[in-house]
Amino acid sequence: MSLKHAIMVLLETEAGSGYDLLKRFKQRLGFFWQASHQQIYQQLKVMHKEGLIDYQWEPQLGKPDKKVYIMTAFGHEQLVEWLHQISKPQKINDSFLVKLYGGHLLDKVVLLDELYQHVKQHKKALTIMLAIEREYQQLSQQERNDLAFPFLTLRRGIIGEQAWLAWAQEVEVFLQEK
Amino acid sequence: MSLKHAIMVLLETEAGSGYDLLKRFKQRLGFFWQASHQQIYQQLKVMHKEGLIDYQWEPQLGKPDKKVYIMTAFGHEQLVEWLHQISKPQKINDSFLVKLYGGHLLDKVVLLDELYQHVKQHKKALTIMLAIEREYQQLSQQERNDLAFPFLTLRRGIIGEQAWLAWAQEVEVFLQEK
DNA sequence: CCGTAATATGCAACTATTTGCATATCACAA
DNA sequence: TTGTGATATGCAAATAGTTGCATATTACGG
Repeated sequence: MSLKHAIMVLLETEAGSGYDLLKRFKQRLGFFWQASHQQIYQQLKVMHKEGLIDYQWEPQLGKPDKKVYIMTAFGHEQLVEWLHQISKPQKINDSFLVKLYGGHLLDKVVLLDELYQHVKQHKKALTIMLAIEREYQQLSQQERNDLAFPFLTLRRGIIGEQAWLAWAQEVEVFLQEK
Repeated sequence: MSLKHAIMVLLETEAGSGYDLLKRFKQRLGFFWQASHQQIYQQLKVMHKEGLIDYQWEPQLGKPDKKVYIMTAFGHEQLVEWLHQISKPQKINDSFLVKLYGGHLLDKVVLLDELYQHVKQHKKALTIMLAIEREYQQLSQQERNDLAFPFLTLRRGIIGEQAWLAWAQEVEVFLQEK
């Protein structure tokens, strides 16, 4: 299970509440790790029980109080241990491909329709990532250095989306010719 | 849940036992839908209870008997209905990227080591897919037509793996320069 | 004052997946 | 005859993830 470790990687850089983490997941890890707020809150509770993290209630002005979590020494140790283990290959479960596999059971217009919707979403994601990439390029040498690893994961997102869109082109041509 | 639908797409084309399906998953859907034998047997049981599929024990020569599942009319109906619904965007949970995101916590040699292992696996997968592609290209027009949809999913796998490897190159260069 | 949206946290029930165990048939080779 | 490997099916327990519900604070605009 790696939601736990994804949370620790985030908390290692900077302490934060469940809500903060939710936003970081959405903004920074969204294209390679997705987690709902329920999952995050549940996991934080479990991790606290396991002694991986600790927390403090923090009052805020103009906002509800929040529970700010920080890594414990034990948590740090466990994270580093996990980082040293080879991760299992990513599990892919893509239902659009299942659908396409059985595409002969469907009208091509229905498939094209769905394809367009997916294309739209992938283009949107790519646009956002390219904007982040441009911001990154304009940072100072020092800042770029600090963010080098997150930047590599962003590159994965960009390359992945471009590949997806190139493939979608092939599918579109096929469906239109058919 | 789409394991159910992946199974139905497979059974729609050809009846088969749990074990047959397991092999089809591994050989044909492996790069976009992964399922263990336990998952498949459990799901078949549930699907039978729901009336989506039916089965018959089939004795075999030189092999243990098997339960051959076929689609019911109801199953077909439900599958077609599912095919008409827009599928949710694929959920990605890639722990190697989590690790890379926190790469500053790790020695670059450890990361490079792991990268090489992943590269090896992705190259292997790509080689297999390219071989299947070549086989496909040599089929008759009629056969190619029958397999056009599975072929599109194969293309997704090929393009995806090529993109992954191109990205891995970037990561390698970065880690070696560092 | 009322509705809406962002911020903030959580429970309970259900569904899906993984892990570990368990068993049995048959072919083939040592 | 003993072990190995492919074929074939499954249960039970644990873990992980989803869905639906529930609540509260504060800002801001109408």
